[in-house]
Amino acid sequence: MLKEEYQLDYFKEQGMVRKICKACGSAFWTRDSAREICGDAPCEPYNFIGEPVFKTHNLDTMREAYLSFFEKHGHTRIERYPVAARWRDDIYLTIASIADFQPFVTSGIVPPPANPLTISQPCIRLNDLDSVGRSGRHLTTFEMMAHHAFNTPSEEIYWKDRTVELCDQFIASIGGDLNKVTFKESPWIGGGNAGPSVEVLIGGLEIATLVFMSLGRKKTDQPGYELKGEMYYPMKLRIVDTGYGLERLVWASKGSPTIYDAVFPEMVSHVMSAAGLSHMLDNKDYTRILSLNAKFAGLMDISGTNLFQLRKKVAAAIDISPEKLDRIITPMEKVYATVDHTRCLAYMLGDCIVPSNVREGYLARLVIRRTLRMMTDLKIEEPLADLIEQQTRIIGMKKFEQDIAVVREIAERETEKYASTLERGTRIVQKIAKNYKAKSQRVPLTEIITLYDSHGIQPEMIKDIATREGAVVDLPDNFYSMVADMHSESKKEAEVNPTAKYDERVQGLPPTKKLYYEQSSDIEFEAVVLDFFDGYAVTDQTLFYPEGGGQPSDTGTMVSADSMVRIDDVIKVGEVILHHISGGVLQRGDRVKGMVDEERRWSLMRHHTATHIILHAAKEVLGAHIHQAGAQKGSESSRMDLRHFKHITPDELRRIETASNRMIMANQTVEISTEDRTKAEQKYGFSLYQGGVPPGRDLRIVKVAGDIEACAGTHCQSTGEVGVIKIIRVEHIQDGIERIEFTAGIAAVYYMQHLEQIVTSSSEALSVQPDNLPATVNRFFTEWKDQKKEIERMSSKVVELEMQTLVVESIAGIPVVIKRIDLPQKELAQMANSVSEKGGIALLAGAGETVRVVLASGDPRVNAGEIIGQVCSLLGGKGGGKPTMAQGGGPDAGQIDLALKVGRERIIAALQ
RNA sequence: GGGCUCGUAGAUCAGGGGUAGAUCGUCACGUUUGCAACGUGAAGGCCACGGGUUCAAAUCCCGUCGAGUCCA
Repeated sequence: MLKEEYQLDYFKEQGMVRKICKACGSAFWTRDSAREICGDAPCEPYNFIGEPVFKTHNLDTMREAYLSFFEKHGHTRIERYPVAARWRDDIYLTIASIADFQPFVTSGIVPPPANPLTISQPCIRLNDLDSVGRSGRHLTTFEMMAHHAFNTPSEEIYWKDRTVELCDQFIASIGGDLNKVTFKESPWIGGGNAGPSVEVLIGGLEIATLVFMSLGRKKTDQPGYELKGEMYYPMKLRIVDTGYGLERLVWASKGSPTIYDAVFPEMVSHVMSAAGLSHMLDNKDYTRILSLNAKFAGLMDISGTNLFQLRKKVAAAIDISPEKLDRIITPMEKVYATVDHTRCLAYMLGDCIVPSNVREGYLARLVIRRTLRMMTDLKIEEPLADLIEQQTRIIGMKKFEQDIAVVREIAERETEKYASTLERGTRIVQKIAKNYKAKSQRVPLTEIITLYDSHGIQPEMIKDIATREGAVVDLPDNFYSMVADMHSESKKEAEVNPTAKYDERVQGLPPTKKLYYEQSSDIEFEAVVLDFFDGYAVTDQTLFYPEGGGQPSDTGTMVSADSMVRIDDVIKVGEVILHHISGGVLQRGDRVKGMVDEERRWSLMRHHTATHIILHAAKEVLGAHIHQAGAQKGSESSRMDLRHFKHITPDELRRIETASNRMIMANQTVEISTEDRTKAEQKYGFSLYQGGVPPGRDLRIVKVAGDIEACAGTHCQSTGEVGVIKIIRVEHIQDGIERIEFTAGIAAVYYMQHLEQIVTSSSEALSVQPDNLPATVNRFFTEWKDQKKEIERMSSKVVELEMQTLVVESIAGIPVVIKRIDLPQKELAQMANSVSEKGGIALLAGAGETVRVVLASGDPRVNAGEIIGQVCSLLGGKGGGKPTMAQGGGPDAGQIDLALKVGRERIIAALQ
């Protein structure tokens, strides 16, 4: 990035100078003319530890100090967003304050909720999971405090100078010495945007980053810059994107050995005593070790094998062995990580993430299991649910949507689930270890990868268990990256937007007037064709609903003066609606009359309104945490996926169905209004966004029987118009996601008639009343099983009787039976076996639809498997088996005598 | 969204083309005042479901359903 970008008037007015760091070569600005290094790690150590650089604050006072400072300076305070980024489909968790405003605000489509604004946004980042607890500074969850200004060509709020000035003033307001502050030039690139940026450093710690987002990948008429091999161009919208680490500011204000001691002291001491480590709290030696550890860790990347290097350095500094240090410090690190992780879980579960094995639910489970493992290592008996509840109380119960009782239940269920996974895993590992031990082989790496990948057993645990079983396991250091490599092979390319090719064409067209909103019960309209291309007609207005929000498009016809065409698909590109036509052409300027297929439209509307009703009913029955995870409306039936942490029982399903139909019968008006996005979010919360996040300054708010959603679909005018809702089934799509399939309106009536048909025809087949069907089917099944047993008993009787009539001849002193007995193969095998068990040989053949042959041999000289082949080939078939027992058959019943004769010869030959 | 593993007796699992098994639990009988323990025996299986390959499928192949797990 250009050097000129950082030549701020503010720096110069303040008498600051630009210097080049002696250690790393980066440029930075400082008031201290004697300073030679940039102030960032690893150039400068954490010298704020033991020497706080701000007045003492805790999380709450520091947050308040920040937000009120910016409020005083013209910013509007915005409530935090959930940690689950439900308004985005590209990330699962909120990773930065600016993420709240992506993509619509940052791309200029939607104005910001306020401008300028300030917010303290809890963020979750799991990419440094391994370092949490170890480095003294890493957290999974942190609050990014920010002030954002969105500058447009028509409205300039403020830019670089003011941003840096505000930063300076804020630091001063919490007691920071501005002479110790440095601003390091650090160009920023991320998520398709770029811009100049400065890191704000004090005491060796980066406390804030001030990013001036001004470049984007989209080509504009201004000259571009090449950054890391990609071209970036100046954007119309220039965004002040700042990020102040709340926890870091608190840490720097306390100067404690680790960030954990600074930001959640109550939980640290609580978890320490739960782990029986309370004696370490006030021990000066431990404090010293931890301070040193954090200082050294601040200077290096401690991921992977570097951990040992860290241990060596700290050990050398306090003159003990690295192993001893490891014994002292490892439990402490686990305590810190447990505290951090439980706070992370309080946010995740409190913001209604349901643990599962997909998407953000998987991330929640990952953190839960990591925490449980550490708690086991620390021998903490207190349930995970208790720790999460305490964290929730510390943060503030009211800050979360999810009921604490549900959070607890989820934590308890997950704890149980993990315990049974471990148990199952242990058994599998023991079995495998025994196998390899018996073969005196090492357990191969492929087995370990399978165990981890398919059964979720940690490699360290595999090694432990296998070693106890006496097997040898080699575990490579780069195990996880090997697994990752295996997965990366099967990556697919992102799909391209299919309507992108029409973007340019529709740019010159006015937005289509959406009659389907104003007159949703009308089916006829008149319009003028504005454009016609590629099979698509664009009109000035339309009643045809385009596909969107899980609702398929309308179909119908359009008639012009000299043509009648079928509308088979309708799509929306931006604000322009494209009708795909077949069976003719339209011309620009044609006056057309459009007709929507009435039954289909009504069916879709009923299903759509029904979706909202069922969602609301499900919330009533299952709890406030119910969120829609996806939906697909159809004209026959529809489905809706719900996030829920356990199976929906048949009883719950019936209750949802009943409640839904009661809402229909209440016949409430469906209220639809357009409301300001920000106000609507504040009024109704983010549960507005059930089916994705619509763009635009305003939201179309649909209220159906107490359910309030931002929704662009067509709806009935009152709940009564839905008619009836019949739930077809509930499916368990994925752990944490239940799919409800249902039908509404006339389709529901058809469906119920269909069910009745099934019952009627079944009861007719059994000649019973429908009411008696379950009992009768049950009785038949039981009788069928009993009769099967009876047949078995009788056939063993038959075998017994036949055995008595068997003529046993003696060939070379061996009892041999060769006979045709027309019984099924199973009985023949039983008989033959009882002969061979006594050391004899039996060759039995029986004719049914085909000929079945069994040869059992109790004498090693006679190989049943070999002889049977020849016998069966005479019958026109094949056969085979083991040397002691062989079976086969063939179609040619006329050859049985010959086959038995040849078999006899072969047996005699073998015995002599 | 993609990948992998697994569905066999009430439970936990062996078997992996050729007679469906083990352990625990259950029941009966025996020893015992009773319990526990032990001994003897028995009951208990649509080998998840539906197709296919084969002389023959619990076993191999395809699909469906269910469970588990890793990754984005």
